[in-house]
Amino acid sequence: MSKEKAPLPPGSNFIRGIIERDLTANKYAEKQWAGSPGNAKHHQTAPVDPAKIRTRFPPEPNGYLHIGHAKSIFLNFGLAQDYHGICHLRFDDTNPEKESQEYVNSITEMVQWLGFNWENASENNLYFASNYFDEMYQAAELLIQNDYAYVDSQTADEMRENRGTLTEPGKDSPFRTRTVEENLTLFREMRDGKHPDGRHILRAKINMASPNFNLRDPAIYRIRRAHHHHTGDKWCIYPMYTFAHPIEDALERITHSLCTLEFEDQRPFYDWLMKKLVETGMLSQPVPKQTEFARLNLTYVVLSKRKLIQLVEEKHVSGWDDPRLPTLAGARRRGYTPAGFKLFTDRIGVSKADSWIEYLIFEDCMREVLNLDAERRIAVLDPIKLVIDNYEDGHSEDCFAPNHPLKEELGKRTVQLSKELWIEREDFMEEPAPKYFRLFPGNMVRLRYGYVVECTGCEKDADGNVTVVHCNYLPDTKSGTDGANSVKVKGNIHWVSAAHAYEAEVRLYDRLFKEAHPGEGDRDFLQDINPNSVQTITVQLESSLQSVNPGDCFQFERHGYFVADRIDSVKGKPVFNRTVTLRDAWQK
RNA sequence: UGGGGAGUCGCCAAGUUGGUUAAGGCUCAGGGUUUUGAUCCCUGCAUGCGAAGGUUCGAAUCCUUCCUCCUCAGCCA
Repeated sequence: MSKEKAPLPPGSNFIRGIIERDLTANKYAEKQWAGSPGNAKHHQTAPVDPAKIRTRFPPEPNGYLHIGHAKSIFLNFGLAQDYHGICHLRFDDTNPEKESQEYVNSITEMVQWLGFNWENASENNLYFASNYFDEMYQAAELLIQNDYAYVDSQTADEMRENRGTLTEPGKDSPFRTRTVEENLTLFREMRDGKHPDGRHILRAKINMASPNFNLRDPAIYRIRRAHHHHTGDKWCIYPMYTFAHPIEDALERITHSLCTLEFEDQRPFYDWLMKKLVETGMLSQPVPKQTEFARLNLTYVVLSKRKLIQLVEEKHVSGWDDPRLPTLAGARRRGYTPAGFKLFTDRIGVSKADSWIEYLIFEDCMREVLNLDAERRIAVLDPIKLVIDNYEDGHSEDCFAPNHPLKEELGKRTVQLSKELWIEREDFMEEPAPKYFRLFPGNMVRLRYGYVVECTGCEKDADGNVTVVHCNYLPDTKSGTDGANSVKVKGNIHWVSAAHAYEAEVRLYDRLFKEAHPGEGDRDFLQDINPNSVQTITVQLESSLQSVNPGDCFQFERHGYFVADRIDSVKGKPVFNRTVTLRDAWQK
């Protein structure tokens, strides 16, 4: 009927393309899965894997997760969900010197916070690379036995010298021709602690003249006497990422191993290893395939581990969960939500092109979800007194404010109106700017959910600063009454009754960096830090805010979204963090 | 200057076995609704797909050459 093209599937991208092609080709139709990771023999008699695809999120537990990881988390877990697959959470803990349980804990907590889990009725897909050290060791011996690996005894410096350069091939190590027996003996001695750290190293035997450095006999096992947070002191040799990661994927029967672009050059080795281990019978087809995508870059934000550590250690921020940091721990404290992250990752897509996402896209995603979720409350952030001169002294009355304009079912709450109110300083101008339609002498505005008032003037101190604004109210114009619309006004300002409001602390956060690309060129990124990235103020809040729980999010009307800080709030005295402002066409 | 990648509207990003007017989102501009200058709604926004040639009835999609950017020489991941 329609001449229109069929709508494209939402979020179409090259990775989905690959998965869909693999699925229609029935590539995994006979892939077996024994319910737990293992080698070919382990899966040999198992039933066909009920998971159509398997992906994995493989963080190294050596730091805190940040927004960039969120992209990967939503990609891997999201793809698994969409294609009836399963996503594993796997800690890539092959370097004990940098890793610790503390990081493991924070990472699992954040992945769960984003809404993902790795357990279902029959499986718990939380894995550790260190659980596969036995298999990795066996794989290394298999390689040696087939003359695909050898023990090199050059020093690190010698290895570097002999690796060649971009334009010159490397030179074979003098130890490259050791016999299988010699290599096996030496490697076992390495395992048994007979050699000091760094004395020998196991290398894959591929091609020292390859134009790809990763194929110039890459190191795959090194001696390191280090206590491992999981395996303790069982091992004094540890596998390198290059070697370990493909094996981890294969043992877990991962179908699509997604990683960032910098691992692209590693793929030939990944495939080489798979081929050799299938050849030796340790693994069986189908083996996992690595696919690379571009990592996230966000303007006004740094995501490099090194820079984040520096910001924390040099105390430019309060800690790993500082609300100004792009860490997930910081984001949660800031009031950014999992739904917002989901929207964000959907919106930016995934491709192989290096790109910089504008920070406002991220903020906008948060606004979009918060607009739907957050109840409205009233806060006067920069208070100035407004006195309704014709209102009865000492009297007060109920006004009814909807908790959410888009969700009537959330009901209304009462707020008290009285003669003396707090309003925003910026809602009054003695000399109004062009197109300003708030309070100025002679102008009428509505006190939101209350009456229309007419401004009559103001008082000023000796320096000319406005101290009190005066007005009269129009008694028949109360919101919710028949006369509410008898007077049409353009301005609508919020307020709290001075007698009923309470004083509180609010933190106004702004971007941590003032430059779109911190540290661009030769600049030190620390020089680009925004000196006004946080401002702590004392405000007047409606009383209902006093009893909220840490972590609760609200829209403070006409200001933005705020969250009760999960750390610094105390019972009956929440501290609020500004998550993001409302859009403001007037300020432009 | 060896290898591996990428270049489609200000920012992302579909589309690449060649086939009519190059999706969509965000930004932006203009208009409407509105008791948040918010939200929401409507309209507009690439004769052009890094550049130049070529093949073809027809090219973002194929070929050639060139340009720009990213990435690789850890016993890190």
